[in-house]
Amino acid sequence: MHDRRQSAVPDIESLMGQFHAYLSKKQLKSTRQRDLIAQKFFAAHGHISIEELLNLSRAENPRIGYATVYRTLKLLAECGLAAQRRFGDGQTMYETAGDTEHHDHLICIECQHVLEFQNDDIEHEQERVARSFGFSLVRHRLELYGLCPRARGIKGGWCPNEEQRKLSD
Amino acid sequence: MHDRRQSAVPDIESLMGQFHAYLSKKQLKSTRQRDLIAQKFFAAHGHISIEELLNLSRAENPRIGYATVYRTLKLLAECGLAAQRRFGDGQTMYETAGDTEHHDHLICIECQHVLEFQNDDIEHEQERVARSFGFSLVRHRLELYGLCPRARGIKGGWCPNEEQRKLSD
DNA sequence: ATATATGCAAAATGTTTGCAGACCC
DNA sequence: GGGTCTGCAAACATTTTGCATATAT
Repeated sequence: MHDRRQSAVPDIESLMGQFHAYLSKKQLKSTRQRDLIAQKFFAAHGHISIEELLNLSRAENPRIGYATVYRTLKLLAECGLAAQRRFGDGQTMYETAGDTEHHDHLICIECQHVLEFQNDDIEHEQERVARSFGFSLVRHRLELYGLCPRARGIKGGWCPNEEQRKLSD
Repeated sequence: MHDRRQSAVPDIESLMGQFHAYLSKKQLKSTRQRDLIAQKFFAAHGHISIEELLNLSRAENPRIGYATVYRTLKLLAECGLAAQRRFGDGQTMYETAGDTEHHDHLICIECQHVLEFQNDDIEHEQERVARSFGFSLVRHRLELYGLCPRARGIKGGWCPNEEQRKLSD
């Protein structure tokens, strides 16, 4: 198994580059707003809701509107840099996608934070299941919900919530 | 691996019983509308959207309103007999839940239909992943998206869409 | 009898769209 | 300069709520 906790931090410059490449290929324009929103999105490591993204963006440019965030996120999704996700029952979330390898999610139902992991055994088994039904597998989604060490009451237990903040900021 | 295609058909009587038990425990009332909606929901084997459920119910009682369907489904969710799910980007779906064993989903991205399966290897591996992060696993969600044999262009290929109709009706 | 449920319509959410003016190439 | 973008507000879609009437216990 492969723990991606430490690796992450995908190169924002490179992601912005991909975004700009897509825009110019489609003869669309780079604007202050799009850049700002994309930056904030990538900097959030891609687990973010429209509203959070709007607020982060407005911190730097208060005149940003909802529509622009929606439209920019749609562009990011079109070029494979963002993917819409709907965890649990909450709001629609977006995450970075398409960059490198696939990952699944491990979510603490107490502190709400999301960890990524990758496990080849599971991936292989998924292939086998699909094949056994005659399907060809295109993509999948796996989310594990549970309690992190701290939430389980382990003294000094590690909590992804805090851990992620340390890594992100 | 365990193919649940044939098994399913959870006993509708028993599910209705559980529902009624919950209602009376909570001093809520059994009504024609609630019973009708619950019946239709259980009979659909629990993969259904609000709108479909409304239409099925209206076929028998045209005066059923949206609100009643929403409210009934909320009750069913409260007592663990229904669970809200949001596959892909489509509509919010509801499914039966809490009855017996857990299952995952295999979804054809062409014909849109949903197959259930259960695979112990994957379940065990999920446990291991969670434990390796210090988590205790509470629940999970696994969805495989792919192409069914027919969608893949295999002549005479089996299509879950048709298959499920055969089994359900 | 009375507390709860229904059905309607209005309200609240979340997301998309149309348009006049602003901006990028 | 001309086509694209933005921000606003209005339009939509979906889900929830308030209320007068109907119904179950």
